[in-house]
Amino acid sequence: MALSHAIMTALLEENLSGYDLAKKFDMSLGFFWQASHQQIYQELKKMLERGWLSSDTVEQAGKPNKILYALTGDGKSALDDWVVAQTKARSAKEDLYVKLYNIGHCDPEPLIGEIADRQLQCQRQLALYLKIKERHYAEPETLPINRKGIYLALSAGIRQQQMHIDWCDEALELLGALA
Amino acid sequence: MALSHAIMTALLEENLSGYDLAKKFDMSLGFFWQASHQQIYQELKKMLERGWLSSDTVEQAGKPNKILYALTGDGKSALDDWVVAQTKARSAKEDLYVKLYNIGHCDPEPLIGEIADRQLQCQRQLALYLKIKERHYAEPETLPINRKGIYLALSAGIRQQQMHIDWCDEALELLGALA
DNA sequence: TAGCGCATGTAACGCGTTACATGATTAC
DNA sequence: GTAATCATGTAACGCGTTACATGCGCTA
Repeated sequence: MALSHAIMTALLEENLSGYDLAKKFDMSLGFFWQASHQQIYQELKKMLERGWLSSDTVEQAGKPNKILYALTGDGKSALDDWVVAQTKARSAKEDLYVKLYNIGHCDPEPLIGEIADRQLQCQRQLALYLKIKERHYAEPETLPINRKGIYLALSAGIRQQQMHIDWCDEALELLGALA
Repeated sequence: MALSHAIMTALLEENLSGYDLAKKFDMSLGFFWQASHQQIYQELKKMLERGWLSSDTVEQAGKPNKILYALTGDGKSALDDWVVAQTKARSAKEDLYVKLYNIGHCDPEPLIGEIADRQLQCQRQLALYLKIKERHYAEPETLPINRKGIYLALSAGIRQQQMHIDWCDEALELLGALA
């Protein structure tokens, strides 16, 4: 598992509150790992108990107090251990592929519609990724090592979306949606 | 969720035991949806209670008895409803991408090794998929509709592996593993 | 005054993994 | 004898989602 590790990764560069983390998991990091605020708050509680994080309440004028979390030495070691350990890839669990096995046994139209929708979503996401790439990662070879890592995650996202868009084309054509 | 739906999909064509299902989830269907035998047995229990399946104990000579499960009318309706309903795509949750964000903060070598391993695994899986494609799905346009669906799932698998292999190439090159 | 952004949580439930558990037959 | 295959399960725990819950300040 890795939500705790994703949180620690986010805390490497700056201390953040649960709320900040939730926002971060809605973008950037969240492109590759989603988490709701509920899950984040619960995980933070556990991580405090384990001693991976320390917390510090900050009073704010005109806003609710916030609790800033920071990575401890124990947390950093746990994170390093995890990065270095091999983790096995888990299978995708894509509903859509299972649904395809059913296409001969029920009305194919809604499924075709779902594929078309997916393609649109992917195109939107791809456009976003490409914009980020252009602005911040135009020349990957010249980046420092840590930003190379982030670039590679982004590149994987781009390839993923691109691949899925192409597959949707093939599917829609084969299923006669373009006829 | 969809394990129950994946099970019903497998039962569309033939009645199977928990053991048979577990084997099926190790190949074909399992390329896109993995499940352990423990999970399958528990799910079967729930599905019987819900009335989506019926069961029938079969005595066998020289082997343990087996319990064959069959899809009921209620089960088929539930399956149809699910296929037709839009389900939202969930994000990938790939550890590797999160690890990449850490690459500037710890020893990159093990991570590079993991990427190389992943690439090998993908190549093996791709070879398997291509063999299946060649043998059973060489001419997708001529297939009946239900086999077109299965072909498309396979095609997605092929594209996925291919994409990941290409990405690993890029990653290994950028991280200087080929130098 | 209605809604959004900031900020934090609890509770219940279901999915998924790991470990534990049994017992017969067949092939080496 | 020892391992693999066939065949079925239980128990405990952890991850993830959904629903529920509160309360302040700012803006339209």
